Amino acid sequence: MKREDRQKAIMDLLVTHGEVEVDNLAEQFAVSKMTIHRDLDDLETEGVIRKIRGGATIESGTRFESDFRFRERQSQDAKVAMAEAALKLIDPGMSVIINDGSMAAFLGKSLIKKRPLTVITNNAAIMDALRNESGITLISLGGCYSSKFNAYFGSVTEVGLANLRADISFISTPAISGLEVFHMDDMVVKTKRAMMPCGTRCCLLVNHTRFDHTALHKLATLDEFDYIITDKAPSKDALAIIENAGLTLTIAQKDSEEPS
Amino acid sequence: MKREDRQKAIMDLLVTHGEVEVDNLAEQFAVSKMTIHRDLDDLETEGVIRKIRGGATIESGTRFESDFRFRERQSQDAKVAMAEAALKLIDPGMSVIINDGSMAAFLGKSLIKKRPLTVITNNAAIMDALRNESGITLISLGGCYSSKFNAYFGSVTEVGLANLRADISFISTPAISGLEVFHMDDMVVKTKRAMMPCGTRCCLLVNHTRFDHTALHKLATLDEFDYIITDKAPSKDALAIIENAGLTLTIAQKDSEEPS
DNA sequence: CAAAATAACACTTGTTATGTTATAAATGTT
DNA sequence: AACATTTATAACATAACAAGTGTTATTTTG
Repeated sequence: MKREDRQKAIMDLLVTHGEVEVDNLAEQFAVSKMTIHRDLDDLETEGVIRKIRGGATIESGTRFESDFRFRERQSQDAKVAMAEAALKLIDPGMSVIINDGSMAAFLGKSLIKKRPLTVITNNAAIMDALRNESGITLISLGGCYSSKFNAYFGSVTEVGLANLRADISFISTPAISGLEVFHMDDMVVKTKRAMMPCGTRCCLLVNHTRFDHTALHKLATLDEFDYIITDKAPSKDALAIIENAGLTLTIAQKDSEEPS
Repeated sequence: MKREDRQKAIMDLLVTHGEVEVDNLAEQFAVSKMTIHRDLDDLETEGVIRKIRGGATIESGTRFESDFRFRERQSQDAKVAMAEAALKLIDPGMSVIINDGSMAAFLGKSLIKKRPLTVITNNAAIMDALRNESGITLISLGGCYSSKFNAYFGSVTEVGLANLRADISFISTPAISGLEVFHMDDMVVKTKRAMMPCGTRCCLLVNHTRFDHTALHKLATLDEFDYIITDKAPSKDALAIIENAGLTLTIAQKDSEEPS
């Protein structure tokens, strides 16, 4: 087991247990305490944990949980599964709009499997990934760069969209409540809204943990989307509301779990 | 001498001589032929050279010369000097438009010296460099990515510019003849033209080797620019024409050569 | 056939990861 | 407060790994 794997495993333990002990970890991974200390130092420098005497904790409920570096480490599986499901909506030759966010970035990188494609995005991570891929026509939407979201927003982005049409738009969101979709940032909402009508079809991507949450700004209602992809079933209530409205939720399964 | 340095040196030789021999290089750098082969393989994979039996060439006159990766490696000194001169036109707090090209990219990276700034560009190298700089408001113009120019172009770029105004625009060019400025690509011309009126002032950047050349598309006439910066004096004829037209050419000197 | 290119292996070198020991800091106990 | 005990840090040494290079054998090219 390599360093990186071990640190990831430590994070998993922290996410589930909230706290770990140095001695414990050293024994469990069969390495010296010093090595564990160094691992914890690394993770602390990354800003995802906090060292305490004898071990480390995740500052649950506060800053860390909402930190993108924390979220980054979570739900890799979910992203794989959701990207898998999203790719089924795409055929070579199509044009695809993708918005900001780490889920969208992951999907963006997966798009090379379906080339040739035209990819329209304001997501800097996608631009970096696809810029030098042959068979991908990359159209950047431009705009004012936001390091918080690692994407471009604003009027430039919106007027750029005004004259573009694609076969499908992928929109991701951090909060769904009932039939409404939310986002904490108004600027981001505007861009996402502008993207929606530019796709002939429109697909929402949402992690199952984001159901039953709201945020400051309403982005859309679920019936505006042709597809809604998530990684696991949400709460019964949430599910019932969606089904009562006659909408279908696509629960993405990992390939291995999927019935052939 | 490390691998990277040696490869760079090989590129320098190629740029000046157009061709190199394996045996020759092996002797010159005191390494085995195999090592030279590996260096050439690397450079070929990068796409900047072409291996031929016994050595390698730069595909002069065709794709490679117009490839940004090739130009990248040329005339570092000239770029430093011209960027120096261009920076004198900029004060903190201003907004600056910069176009595509390796000269522009170099200037873009230098802009952090004048922060806070707003930087508007379609140049991917500048976006990469300034994205995570504090004190720089980065506005990407978006557009369709061109790997040849490592920048974004097209209608998205142009409509993005339509509503933007900046204190100064920097336009670079590969060809000047008489009082006319040229570029080989129509798409690029359109974007550069769109940028020019968006700056209250407009500055042309041109390497002295580019005088007395034309290209397929006319971009502008020199009197449309408020400043023209180059690195060395062009031919007498070229200089005379410019001075007769009442225009001033700024010859950028390296700091060390400059009178205090 | 001769020259050159490639592939496979071995050797060297440099980097990264880890463990050990020694020292310092923090905590707990009397 | 003084001491003992635990935990953390620092410094060095070693081990594991990766990168770079050279040698030789084999294949390809002219």
